Amino acid sequence: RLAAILAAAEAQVIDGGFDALSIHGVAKAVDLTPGALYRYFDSKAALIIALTSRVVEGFAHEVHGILRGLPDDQPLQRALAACLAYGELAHEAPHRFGLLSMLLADARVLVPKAATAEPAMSAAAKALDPIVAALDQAMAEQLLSQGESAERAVLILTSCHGVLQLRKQAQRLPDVLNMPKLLRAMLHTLLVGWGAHPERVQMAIDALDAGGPLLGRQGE
Amino acid sequence: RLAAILAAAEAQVIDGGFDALSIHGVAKAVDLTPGALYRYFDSKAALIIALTSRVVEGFAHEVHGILRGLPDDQPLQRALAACLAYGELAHEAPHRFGLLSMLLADARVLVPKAATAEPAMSAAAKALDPIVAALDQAMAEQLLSQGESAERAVLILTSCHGVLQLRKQAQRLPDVLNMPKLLRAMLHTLLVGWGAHPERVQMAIDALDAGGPLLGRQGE
Amino acid sequence: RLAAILAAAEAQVIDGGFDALSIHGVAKAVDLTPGALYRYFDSKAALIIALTSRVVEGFAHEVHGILRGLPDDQPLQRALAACLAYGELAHEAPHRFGLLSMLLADARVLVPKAATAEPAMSAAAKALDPIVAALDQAMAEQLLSQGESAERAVLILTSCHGVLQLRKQAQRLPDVLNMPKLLRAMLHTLLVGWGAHPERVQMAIDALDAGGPLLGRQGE
Amino acid sequence: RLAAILAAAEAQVIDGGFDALSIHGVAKAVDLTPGALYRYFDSKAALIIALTSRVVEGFAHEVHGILRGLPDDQPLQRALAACLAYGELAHEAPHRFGLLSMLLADARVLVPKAATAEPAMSAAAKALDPIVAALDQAMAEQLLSQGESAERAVLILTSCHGVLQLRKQAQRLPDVLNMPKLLRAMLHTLLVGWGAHPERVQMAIDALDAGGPLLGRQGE
DNA sequence: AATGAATGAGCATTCATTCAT
DNA sequence: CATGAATGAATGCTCATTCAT
Repeated sequence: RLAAILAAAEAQVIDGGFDALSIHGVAKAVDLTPGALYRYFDSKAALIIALTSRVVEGFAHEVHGILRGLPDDQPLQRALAACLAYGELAHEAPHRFGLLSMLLADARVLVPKAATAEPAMSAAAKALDPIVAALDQAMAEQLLSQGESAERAVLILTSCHGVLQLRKQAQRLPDVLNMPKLLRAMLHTLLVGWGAHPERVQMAIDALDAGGPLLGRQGE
Repeated sequence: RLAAILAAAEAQVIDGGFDALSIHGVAKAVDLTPGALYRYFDSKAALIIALTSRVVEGFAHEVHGILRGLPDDQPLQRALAACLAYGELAHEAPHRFGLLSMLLADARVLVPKAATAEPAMSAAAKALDPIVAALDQAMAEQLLSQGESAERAVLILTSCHGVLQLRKQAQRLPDVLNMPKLLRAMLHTLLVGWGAHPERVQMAIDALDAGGPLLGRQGE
Repeated sequence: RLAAILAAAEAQVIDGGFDALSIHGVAKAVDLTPGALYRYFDSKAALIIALTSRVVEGFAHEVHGILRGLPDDQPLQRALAACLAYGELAHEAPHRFGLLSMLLADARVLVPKAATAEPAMSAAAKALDPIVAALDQAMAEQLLSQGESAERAVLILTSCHGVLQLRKQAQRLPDVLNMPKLLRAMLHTLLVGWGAHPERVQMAIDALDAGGPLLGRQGE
Repeated sequence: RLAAILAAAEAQVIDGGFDALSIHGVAKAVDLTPGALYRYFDSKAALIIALTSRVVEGFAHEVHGILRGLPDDQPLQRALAACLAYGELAHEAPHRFGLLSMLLADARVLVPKAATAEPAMSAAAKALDPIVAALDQAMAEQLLSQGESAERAVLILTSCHGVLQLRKQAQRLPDVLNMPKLLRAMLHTLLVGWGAHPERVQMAIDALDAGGPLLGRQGE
């Protein structure tokens, strides 16, 4: 039931944006009265935190599943896969991507008390781990120049994030803004900027693209 | 009078966040009644669009001012300057940055009817121009490898944007997320990824940093 | 319109007690929407303050009217008249009496910020004035022993108040608690306790009772 | 367990005022669920009645204890002691006093069905007994003029009540409203009004005041 | 060109109460 | 004897918008 509420809340955010997330709306969606929701969440803020954590963890889990399906000896490919998965998330589940967006970068104050947002933050930190690991391994194999993998992981994800946020404008200007191409160009540039061999990067990207959609592959 | 309204609206957003932007509030600030605002703007959405355009144009103007103060024969420096200016905007006027953010990538539905947002979009496109020009020049001078400057401009700005959105989390984790350092690392990586000479890039960055704050320099 | 709102609010308190005073209820009573009330009162507290002031002033005005109809040379009668008027208010307009009650003695916090309650308080102080004046005159004419008239005025009114609050129980035990008799006994005892001649007090009371209802007499 | 509930309810009222008394709150305080309370009380009103009875009985018990510690041959002192005890209750345990207040004279409808309030009422009647007895004895000893002691007991308590309700305003105007002085002046006036010798009354009051706080003396 | 008044829908939150288990 | 889940109605309050004047 608690899961149903979160699902409904997520759906609420999906179509209508964040401002459309209201206790009343969620309650109606799960066929409850507004008051009943307060048995599950002390406040709207609590609900938002739970919602965000859920999405972050879900994403981390998906990335993990994807990487499990990839060979251990291709660190570049692994790092790219995580980022491209992020891109596909943005494409296939724009609302979930939006939630992630807001967790990381939000102009408005979703949750007043900063401390309470921590669970979501730590979940987000964990989502970075596989990327850091892949970059470290790539560095160890001399595929990348020396550098701080943690910083690079942050950069690669945030830049993907920045690109992906164009999604909405891309709908209006589809020829100017080819999202998959832009994302791949971004990743290519970054890895080359960190010393990777351009052709090798391209090959890794192509290999991944040849494998079909990344998300939903966990079962393989 | 129209300008006064927009100014008041901007102020409203600046101190109080986006949700603090209400017709009533703006009306009171300019000594009008809420109804009167509807002579100037058909709806709140219209006001937001106008407001965003204003901010975008303001930013473009500032970038233009900065670039006028830089030597013509340093294209890398010019491209970097525009991006760093963006970074400083995020730092010094977080709410104006937030407005820009929302224009490009808004998770929420600020403006329902897409078409009406166009003026702001075209203003944004214009803001890209100086960067495109700088990248083109750099390419012509063989400082960068061959590529599409327009795409590169989009990438460099959106990646900066993505990094800068970490600002909020950076307040919580100041040692992990050193914003100026992250931003510079991002720019450095991109330009190197596009074939620039690492040392030259670093020199350009250092030169700019030595010059003091970029914003507010237009008068020079 | 503002007066209509206050009247409706007063009525709301009349039948249903203080907890029955809700913005929604008042709004419905005056055929407005809840939001519309906020044009007239910034908050519920503001409404309550205005309401209380109105009642206090109304009572002071009535007392003034009654005393104008009484001879100047009968100070005991004048003091008694003011108190009996209070008694009649309690009887004839129990809700208004209840409001007065709450102003003076309230277990709950009607209005959080003490300062804002001041207008009502100063109005209440003014209502005491005619009683103080009557007691002073009675003292000057040696009808009462020496003493502080201000204190005596407070005592006489608060004791009346205390007695009158039995009203509700009196409905249940009408033979034990004969309200008019109790009130007169109280006043009689107090004045005698302050040195008045018992028969003179009784005569003054009888004279007032012979004159018919006190409230509503202003016109005479 | 039932006592624990009432104790929790009383505590709830004591810190937080009357509006803070909620079934949920009490339930949580005694580690029960809201529904479980309905095994013990049919409704919130029933709880309030029981609570009030408890407080009334507690007060009667305290008065009884005080009077046991006073000499039998000083009826004026005994009557005064009971009233001053009431005054001290108001001062030391304002919320218990508030409960008593509401029982006797509540502007709000605490308990809709009048009949159900009876237990509390009869308890209140019993609290009057010692005062009636003391006044009767004083009359027998010719310390007071002839009169109805029951009525006088009602008057003396209600007038005290009226005075004590100024407590709240007294906090705001401490120099104008000296509560202990006002209360003593009230009692003095009443007894003198009933034929007591002024000096004797004063002596009785002074003797009581010399004895230290009245409440808590039961053990003597 | 602007006001003043109002609407109507919505908001988060609280609470007494019920009832199957 | 108690829980856990839920109801339903209410609460104070906000806001974009409309429109006669």
